[in-house]
Amino acid sequence: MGRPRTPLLDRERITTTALQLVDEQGDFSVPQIAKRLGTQAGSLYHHVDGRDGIVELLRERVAAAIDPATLDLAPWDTAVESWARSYRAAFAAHPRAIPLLMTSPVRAPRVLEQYERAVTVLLTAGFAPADVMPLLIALENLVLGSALDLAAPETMWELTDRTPTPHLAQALAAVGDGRADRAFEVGLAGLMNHARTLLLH
Amino acid sequence: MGRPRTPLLDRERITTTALQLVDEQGDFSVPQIAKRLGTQAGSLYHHVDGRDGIVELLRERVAAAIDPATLDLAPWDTAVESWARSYRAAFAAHPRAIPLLMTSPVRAPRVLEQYERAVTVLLTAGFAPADVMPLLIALENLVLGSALDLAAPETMWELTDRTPTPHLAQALAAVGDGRADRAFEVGLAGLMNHARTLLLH
DNA sequence: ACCTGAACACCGTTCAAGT
DNA sequence: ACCTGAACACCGTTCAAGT
Repeated sequence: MGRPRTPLLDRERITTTALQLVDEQGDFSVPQIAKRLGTQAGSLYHHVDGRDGIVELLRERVAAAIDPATLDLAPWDTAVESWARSYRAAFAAHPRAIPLLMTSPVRAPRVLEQYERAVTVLLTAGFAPADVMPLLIALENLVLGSALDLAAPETMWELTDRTPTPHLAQALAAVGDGRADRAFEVGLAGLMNHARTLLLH
Repeated sequence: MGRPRTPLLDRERITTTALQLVDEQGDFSVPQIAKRLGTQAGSLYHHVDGRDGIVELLRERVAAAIDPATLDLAPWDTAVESWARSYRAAFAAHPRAIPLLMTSPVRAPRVLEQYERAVTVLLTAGFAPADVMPLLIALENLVLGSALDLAAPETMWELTDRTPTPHLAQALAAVGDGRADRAFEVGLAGLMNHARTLLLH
């Protein structure tokens, strides 16, 4: 009881454990983290801003794998494309975290910084301010959607015999692993082409 | 106590109440529904397949507003585009339900039927079976992502003074209300181009 | 400062008992 | 068949008490 000589918990270990649980179960709970770290649930609140705070730590941890140097590349479309690929790779490593992160507002400073830089790249390239966010949001949707699809295609559709859906079943069966990658690449190319068109008014 | 002469509950009223709660709070719970309908939480389980079953009822209710006639239009890209717009309008009417629906597999028969028809349209248009699901999933992500953004823009980015993001703030301010619409149009245009490219091999 | 242990108000779900 | 009321194993969060 009382305060231990050396702290049992820290944000680093809480984040790691939470991510572990998410990778395994698709979700986490505060008591589950506490149990794995050999402490009480209440103890977590000395280190972390509640459950939402842990979600933000997860966002930072996952997004940390995005290569920031991609946004320094030239020209702008190379930068954005490279960034999108790095972004996708980072989230594809933890696909089960994506639903968790998509449903809460981005607060994590390091992630906001990434977006700030991406916006800057697009503004510098000459995009109208009003065109920037639509592009980035569309890109984000493509990235997260395909990262999710990459690792968990079968969990999105639950076909039953009660509802005959032969074509849907066929289409689902026909999708292979490499197809998701190719769909992403071509989809990205389409979006980039559209972006280049916008730049010419 | 015991069985009432006329049932207190039915799936219709449970769904309506759940959707009401979601529109108000962004979420629902079984006890909350029970309370509004003047019954016990356990009673719901006589009508509904648990919480997940209620989520599926919500999916059916919201998706019922999608105009099925859009998929009869020609050519195929007009059909798909119209369907996407109708799809988006349906979910934009209940944006707070979207996070709930995005994180659970589609089981609802009437919704599966819609996808079956969409798949059929694409197969008939000449798409390779392996190309169909990536397209539809990308479309779904675009639709749901932008429908969510449409009504809850401020909940996706929480800018603080602690993290200076002047360009991000500028870009956000520049789009204004039309931002979600433009993100949708940009993404849809890119996706349809992508699709037309696929059709030419 | 940091942890325990207990508490609080909530969950989702099950089930005997009643009519 | 359909509801009640109680139970169970869980949540997230707070907080006095200890060191």
